[in-house]
Amino acid sequence: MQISAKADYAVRVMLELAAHGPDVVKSTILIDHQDLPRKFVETILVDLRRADLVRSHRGADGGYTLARPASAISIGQIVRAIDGPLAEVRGLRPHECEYTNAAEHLAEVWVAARAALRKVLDETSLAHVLNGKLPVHVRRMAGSPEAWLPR
Amino acid sequence: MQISAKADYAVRVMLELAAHGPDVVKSTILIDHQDLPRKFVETILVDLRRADLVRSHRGADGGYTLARPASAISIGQIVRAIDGPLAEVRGLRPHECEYTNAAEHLAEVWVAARAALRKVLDETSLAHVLNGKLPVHVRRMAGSPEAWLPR
DNA sequence: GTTTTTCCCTATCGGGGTAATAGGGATTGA
DNA sequence: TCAATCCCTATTACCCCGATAGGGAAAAAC
Repeated sequence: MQISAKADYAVRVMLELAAHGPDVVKSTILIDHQDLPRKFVETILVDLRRADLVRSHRGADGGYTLARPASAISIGQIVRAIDGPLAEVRGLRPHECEYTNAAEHLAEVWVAARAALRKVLDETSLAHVLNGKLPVHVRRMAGSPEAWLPR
Repeated sequence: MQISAKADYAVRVMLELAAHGPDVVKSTILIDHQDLPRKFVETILVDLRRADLVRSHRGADGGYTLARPASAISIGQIVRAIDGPLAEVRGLRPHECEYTNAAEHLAEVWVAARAALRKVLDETSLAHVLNGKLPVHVRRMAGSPEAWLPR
């Protein structure tokens, strides 16, 4: 799972948007609050608008709002909008992989890995992250001390 | 999760090795059985040896064997040896990410995602895949029909 | 209706990784 | 000594990533 800088920034910008409730927030505020590279994030915001995750408002007193309530936008949706599919194997979707001989059952492993990822990223919303109350099964995953150790 | 061609090939080559039991198998056999690009895979085999996942035997009648029993080598180990860490966020390990303000709890999500991945890839061995008997929790993940649908 | 603010578009940049091949050198068993 | 096999170093083409520059377009305020 390689979360690009772009996707990481996108999630953070949207969390900041969510924190400002229903208000229209200008990009400068979002960028400063999260300390991100201005010009780069500007292009990300355009991508997020094209993916219908945020709405833009031009002119003086313009800015951005979430396209839907924070509880209806998952982290997975944002990552997918920016980075593409959550899981790929040599450029293919896990379910498209075809294997023979000794590798016959390999696709099942990739599909299981993707399903495990989805269970975390698609079931965690901006609202969950914002107020720190993650879904129980996600909390349990991150709660184990060994989950924080490198391998 | 981006599994590179290199890592995919590596797993397949090692599955093929596992299928030949304790015998020394020459690269040609592995490559032909899985229909892979010869020269490319030759470099992968060197990487696998350096990672101490296979042992090489030179000279006529040379070839490769697994460095350990197939039940003691996980898919996760192979992927890590070739592609590096299972999960990274803008080049950092999930547990190294630091966030402020609205994003304070974001690291927990990334860590949970990594833990979910580990639970599949580190607990599935070459032997599991070879004989098609995946661990129960992995089987349950891949068993759900929706796990095979794109999103 | 002009001005100001803000979003928005296109182009560009260097660096680094990915997939793959070429060509031959080193090693070992027979 | 011979032949098979592994092993090493380069090199290729290509694309993506992170980031910046510079200005154009829209809309609200006055």
